[in-house]
Amino acid sequence: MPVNSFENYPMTWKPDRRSLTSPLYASLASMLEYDILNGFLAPNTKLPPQRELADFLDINLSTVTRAFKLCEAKGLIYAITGSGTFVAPNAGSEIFIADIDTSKGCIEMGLIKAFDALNIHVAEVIRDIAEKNYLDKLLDYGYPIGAPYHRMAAKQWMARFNMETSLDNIAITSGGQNSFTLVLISLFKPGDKIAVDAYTYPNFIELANMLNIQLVPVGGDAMGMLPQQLEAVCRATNLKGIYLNPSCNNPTAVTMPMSRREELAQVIRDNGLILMEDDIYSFLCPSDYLPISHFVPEKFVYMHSISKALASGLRVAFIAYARGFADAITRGICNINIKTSALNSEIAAELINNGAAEAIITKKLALSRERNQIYRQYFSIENPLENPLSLYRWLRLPRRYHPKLLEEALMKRGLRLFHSYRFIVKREESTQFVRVALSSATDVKELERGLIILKDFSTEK
Amino acid sequence: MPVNSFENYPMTWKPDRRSLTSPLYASLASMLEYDILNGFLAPNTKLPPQRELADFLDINLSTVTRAFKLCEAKGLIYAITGSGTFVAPNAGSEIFIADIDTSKGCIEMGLIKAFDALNIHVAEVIRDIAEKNYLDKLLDYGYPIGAPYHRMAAKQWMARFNMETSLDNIAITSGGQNSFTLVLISLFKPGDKIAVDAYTYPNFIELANMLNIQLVPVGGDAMGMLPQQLEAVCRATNLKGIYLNPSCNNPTAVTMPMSRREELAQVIRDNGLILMEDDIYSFLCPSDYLPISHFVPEKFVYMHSISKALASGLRVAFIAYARGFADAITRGICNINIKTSALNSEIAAELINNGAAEAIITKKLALSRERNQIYRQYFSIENPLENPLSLYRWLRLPRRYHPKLLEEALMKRGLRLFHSYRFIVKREESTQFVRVALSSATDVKELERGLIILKDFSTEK
DNA sequence: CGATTTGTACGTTCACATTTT
DNA sequence: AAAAATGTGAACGTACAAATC
Repeated sequence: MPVNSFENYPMTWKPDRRSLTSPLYASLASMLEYDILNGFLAPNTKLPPQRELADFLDINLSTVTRAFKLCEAKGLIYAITGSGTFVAPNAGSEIFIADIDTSKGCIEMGLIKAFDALNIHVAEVIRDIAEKNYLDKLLDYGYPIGAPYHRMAAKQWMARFNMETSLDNIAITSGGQNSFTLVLISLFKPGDKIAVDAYTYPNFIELANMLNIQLVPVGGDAMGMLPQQLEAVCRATNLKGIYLNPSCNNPTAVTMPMSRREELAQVIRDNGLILMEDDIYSFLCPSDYLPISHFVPEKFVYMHSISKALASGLRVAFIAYARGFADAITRGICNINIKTSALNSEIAAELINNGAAEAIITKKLALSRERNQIYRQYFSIENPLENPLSLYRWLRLPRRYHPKLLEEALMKRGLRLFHSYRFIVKREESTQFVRVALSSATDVKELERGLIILKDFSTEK
Repeated sequence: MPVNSFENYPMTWKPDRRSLTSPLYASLASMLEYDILNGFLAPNTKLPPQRELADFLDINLSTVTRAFKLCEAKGLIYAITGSGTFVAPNAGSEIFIADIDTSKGCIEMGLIKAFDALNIHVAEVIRDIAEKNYLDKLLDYGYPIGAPYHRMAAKQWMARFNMETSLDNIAITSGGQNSFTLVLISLFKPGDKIAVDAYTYPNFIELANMLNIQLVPVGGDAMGMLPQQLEAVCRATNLKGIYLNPSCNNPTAVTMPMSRREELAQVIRDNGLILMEDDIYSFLCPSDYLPISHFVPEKFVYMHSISKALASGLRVAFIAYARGFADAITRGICNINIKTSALNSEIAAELINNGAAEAIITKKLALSRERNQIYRQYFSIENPLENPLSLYRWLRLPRRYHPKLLEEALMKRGLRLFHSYRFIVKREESTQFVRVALSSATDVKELERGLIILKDFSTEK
């Protein structure tokens, strides 16, 4: 029997003790899940302390802990020792970003389309390849990690962005997201913890959730993640890896300076973390910057998607990795995908080899420069370390909104944008932002129309 | 202190109690892992009962259980209540099947290549498509689950194999293995249990292992999996799903008759299992057979790869699924892959629409018939329910061999073949087999040379 | 068929680390 | 700086269920 009666206590969650069935922990977890998913417990609500709940329900503390762990694994809640347990900021809402046709007739400033008009150059290369007499040879099961010739092109392309590795430590994957899946499945297991920026790419967050891999947010400053904070998190929890996106952080658009890269690398090495470096925006980075992987030669995976730089629809990415990961990654590729289509790899290789790739990124940089100039006519960029050529901007909102209602309100005005709640890893946010894609609007006029709508919206009231 | 001294007991595994460090369960698990991976504990060895070990080490029973669970999750051991705990038959060996270049100069009868010479027809279609003026439109982020036009072709193609669904419940994936990954991640979570045939496709076994999804083998007879045994397993353990491969089981080559399909479907429905039906070999099946999914309309995922029927290197598969799974699968596609390249989908759709697909499978059936005739000149097919057009045969070995040494011995004679140990899900095998791929040899002569080597090998001594 | 062996699942206890006050 | 609040993780004890004899 409980020692006290709690009927008058102000508990934020009072599960009905009579609906508890055996097993207790599972039934408690599903009650909590139900109440979160049905809105009885709002995001960021602080739940009663585990001991209090245990006492209230007249069950053991560990049983509550166990129930909470179940919900935490699903991303519904998060707990901080000493502070308490909270409902996750985006509990129950799908935060992933994809081109599902909800944006019909809208100006697209949510999803980042990297100047799709330039796909005509890729189409030309496809036509060239279609004429080759070895075409049918591209259609078999050979070379799971990619044909040597294709990996050679990958090597050359990554070297252009200062990532140098041997051919044996390079593989071709089916796009950036597929690289994440591959690495998370091959090098991590359910329950492992990975450090990430407090704001992180939503599809990475959701993927980790699906795989029961725990993300631990680490705070940052104008230069990106803070090494001291990473160090502190390492001491506190048993981290296995870290995910970083230094060339042009998604969503904050920060380009991490070299000094910060080296400091972080030091912490990563000291703590034996596996570095997952996402360098999809390397083409926006100054040409003398070195990837962080360069400083973590024993335990890095460098993921270089060509979706933004060259062509999204090809679904091809390159990865380079430390020697010690080669077997695990090869095995992962075979078990997840068997392989990436050699036809697509061939197109990517040809783009690189015949110079079209270089021409495409030159054009993209010019287009992005132009669109950023337009953006600055309406909004200012506060942090000088933000990438001036970024395909999107991270705009601080002047006041607080209900995240989903904000997105809906903008959609009603013909604009698709994503609110910062989608990018949050656990924790409550103090300031709110929207990510403003500049490269998705079909032309400059449309971009400008979108920016005007956004400006009007954010200044009114 | 332990009650007795165990120094003279005949225990198959006597871990050094002094090397136990805290946490006990983790240190015990890693000792066990070490001893298995380094060969001190041979496959199929029966480990001491958990209680005995606990007593011997003077620790709690549950601590041993926990250590064992860790190793079981890695696929190193398996436990049967009442019988004991055993080292897994393929503990520590990679069993996956992929075209890694170990087979140089060998006759390929291991990997199943489905008559790659016919890829010339696919190459033709690629040339046609390269001429289309909408080519660049195939290269963007749109339609994560596949463009309606491509899904329409998928629908039509699956309907040809008696799988009828609405367009909303069809998606395009990046090949058969990718479909497995997608479904396992989207509809299952680590720790879930899935029933499979006692012999199952190794890449499915390894993928499940990587995702910490537990496979539970179910026995069968000449017709395939036995409904009574499935029923028994359902009563014993809390199954979430079942994986079946009924058109031409890999590796047993059995085509499951309609009666058995309906009986199994009944058990699947009664127990609320999610059915994963792998119909990659539908083109080898009599045209009036219905997929099992037909009888499990509420909880099926029907996975139809075109790698074997049409072209392996395209990396395209279709999946059809129950209405209730649509959201989870869409979300999974976005988080695992973003999408499958529309270029590849377009090629697949065009193959189907212009009749080339039909022509290709007609040719493949003729080729397979011819090669099966040759096979029967050397070996007999014991079970009349084995598919007469199968691309591979399941050949019982006259005596027992060391599995890996057998594969090596055959390789030395210029033949790559896979021994049945790769296909075993837990449990020890009584009889041994090899899977003999008929469709991979470059021509009939080569096939015949391979069969002669195999015949000589299996009759000698 | 009943007793024994063996693995499984759940809830409990307790020492500890971090955060907050 | 000490005390209190709060979550974490390991190990334990017990009831139970399946397989074997």
